[in-house]
Amino acid sequence: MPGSPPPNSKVPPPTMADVARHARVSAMTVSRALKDGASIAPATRQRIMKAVEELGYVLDQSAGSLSSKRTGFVAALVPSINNSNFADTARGLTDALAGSGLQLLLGYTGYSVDKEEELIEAMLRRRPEAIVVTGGRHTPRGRKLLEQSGIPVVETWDLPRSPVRHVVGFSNAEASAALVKYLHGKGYRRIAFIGGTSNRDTRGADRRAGYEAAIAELRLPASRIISFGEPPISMQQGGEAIVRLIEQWPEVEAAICVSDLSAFGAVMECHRRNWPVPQRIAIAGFGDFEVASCCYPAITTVGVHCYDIGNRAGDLLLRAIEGERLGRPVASETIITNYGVIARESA
Amino acid sequence: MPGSPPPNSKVPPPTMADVARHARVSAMTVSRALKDGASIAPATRQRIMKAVEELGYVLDQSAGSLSSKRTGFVAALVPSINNSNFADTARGLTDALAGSGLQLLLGYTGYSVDKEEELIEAMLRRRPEAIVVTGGRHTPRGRKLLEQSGIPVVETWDLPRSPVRHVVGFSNAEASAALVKYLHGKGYRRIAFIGGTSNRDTRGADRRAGYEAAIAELRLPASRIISFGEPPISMQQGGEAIVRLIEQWPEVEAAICVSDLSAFGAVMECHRRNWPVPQRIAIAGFGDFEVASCCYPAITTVGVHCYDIGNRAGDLLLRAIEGERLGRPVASETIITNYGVIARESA
DNA sequence: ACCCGCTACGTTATCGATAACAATTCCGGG
DNA sequence: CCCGGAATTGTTATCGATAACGTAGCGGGT
Repeated sequence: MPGSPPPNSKVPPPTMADVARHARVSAMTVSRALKDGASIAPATRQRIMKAVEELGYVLDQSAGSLSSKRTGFVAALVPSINNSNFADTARGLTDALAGSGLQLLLGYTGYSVDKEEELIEAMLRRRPEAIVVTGGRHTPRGRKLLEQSGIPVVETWDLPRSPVRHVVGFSNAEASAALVKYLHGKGYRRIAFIGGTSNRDTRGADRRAGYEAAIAELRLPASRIISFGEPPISMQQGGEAIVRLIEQWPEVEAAICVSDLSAFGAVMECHRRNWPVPQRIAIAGFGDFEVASCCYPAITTVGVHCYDIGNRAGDLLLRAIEGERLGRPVASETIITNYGVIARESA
Repeated sequence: MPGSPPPNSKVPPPTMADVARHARVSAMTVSRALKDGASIAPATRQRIMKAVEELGYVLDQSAGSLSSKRTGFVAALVPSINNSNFADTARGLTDALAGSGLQLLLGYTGYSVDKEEELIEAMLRRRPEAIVVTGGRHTPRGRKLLEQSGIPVVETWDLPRSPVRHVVGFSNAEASAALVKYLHGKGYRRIAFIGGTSNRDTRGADRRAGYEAAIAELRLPASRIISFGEPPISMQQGGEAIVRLIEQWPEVEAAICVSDLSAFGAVMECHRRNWPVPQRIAIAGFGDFEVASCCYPAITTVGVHCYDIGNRAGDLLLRAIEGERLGRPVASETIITNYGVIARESA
């Protein structure tokens, strides 16, 4: 049919100018109509909305943010997509940002600082209004990128010695030590630690350090440490590790696992082998994952306020963004969140 | 000190023009130096890189994508951040996209089509080069936005009756029916289904429908269905549901749970109450989560190729993007992925 | 009648990069 | 010594929105 577009022609999506023509106003007026708070005659706004509807127009935010210098998003880097602790932190962040019109953009580092560096750069290229990272260890370049970014930076889930800027977290070493002391209080003396083979997971490494410190402080028998698999170690690996542990040190009375996931694997493996928990061996985890409370026997663990970490980081960075916008930078802030041993059946 | 900037002045981050001045070339040359494949004299490139380094320059991608009309990212909407099935799909997508220079931008709908609609619009405002959604049910406006987006659309994890465009998934109803038939083959006759109270989780609803169809086809006793809690139902809720089930229909021999998470909760609750699984009651899940294989007794489930769904969706959309760029749109495609019952100890 | 001030809208310049095209350099061959 | 063509670099226009400022119209106070 003559006049109809050729089959393979792509009709470019409508722009604000198209909408403006359609509604017989200027582009600027369309722009104003699409964000609330601007003064627009109700009739005009209606006419514009009708045009938007008819043309199927969707605002182009990348163009908008170029001129307004506001991209409307915040970047957050977490180690793993598949860890409910970080998922909760992400939820906390999202909720804190909800009213502000800022979106959260997540990146996953896979517990690797190199991958983190890549992601920091990839995120900064998109000009986030703030950035949240997990932990205080970065590559030198990663750190430099954060420092020079010119946006608020929050490090979470840890208490770095020399923070880039803001911090919301807790001491993993202390929390781990608290768990050792809890076990000690229950009468356990030969206490082992199960974790991954490398220090890639810095929080895991801190937990191990806390364990070692507490063992030394309590003058308990020399520490027994099983290192097994690349962090983060899985449920499966927790199961394999507990078997190794008992083969290597049959006299062991209790085991602390680097996270609830490996603790769960350990508990299940004990079940399978008819090693009663906690009679034959007590097992404790870290993180208070759902699986720990739902499992039988329910797993003793350290509860950390994952959601709060995200939520307070979100609040903090909203204030920081506001401060920067007003040309009045906010002082560095460190918020220490709570943790606590949750006593259950397994230890 | 005179000449130094006043304390609260914000130095704007360097632009490409700054780098260009510093390296005594034009901005265009800087642009070329920063993307590989352009023809640049090695000496010039080095000079530019040095300037980039010295100024701490980071490319502004939002400006770049405005002129190049390529934003360099793909949007994917999944129901939940905290579900390893979708996490695997996201990994598959990420891996498929890895070489192409496209980044994945995830959004979480929380199993709500309204939230999905919001997210579709939020994503489209940022002009992704393609979009992946989970499932085939959308709000009318959500669907319209997808259709009019002008970018490749892939629906996953399902086989919609009338797809928007491309599909990579499987029939949840069929997979669920296969599980019923497996249980039937093992001699179970009084088979129940445990799921959420609403149809918000459409894949969950499909699984229930598949269960009902299979029960009818096998001429088994009228179906027993426990609906409990808002989807997605948790481990905890699985535990509560199995108790209700056995109170309501003590004669029940087997239970199919809408996902492995609830199946796990159910198995653990049975353990706690000394109801041997599968002797007192057999329990099966759906999804082959790690917890199902690691749990004791290990949980019989339906394995779906989560990673593949993402990976093949990624391939598909790369081809589609390439096709559109060459002005030759790719025909709609439907890829059906495999599933299979994984027999373990619990059923 | 005049001025003020407010609302509603339009104009122009600009954000920071890249596409498209133009210009220059450099080289070997005739 | 000049020429053609590839390699390298510069110029200009443009992407699609918004900030900043300008202007018209209207009503009310003195």
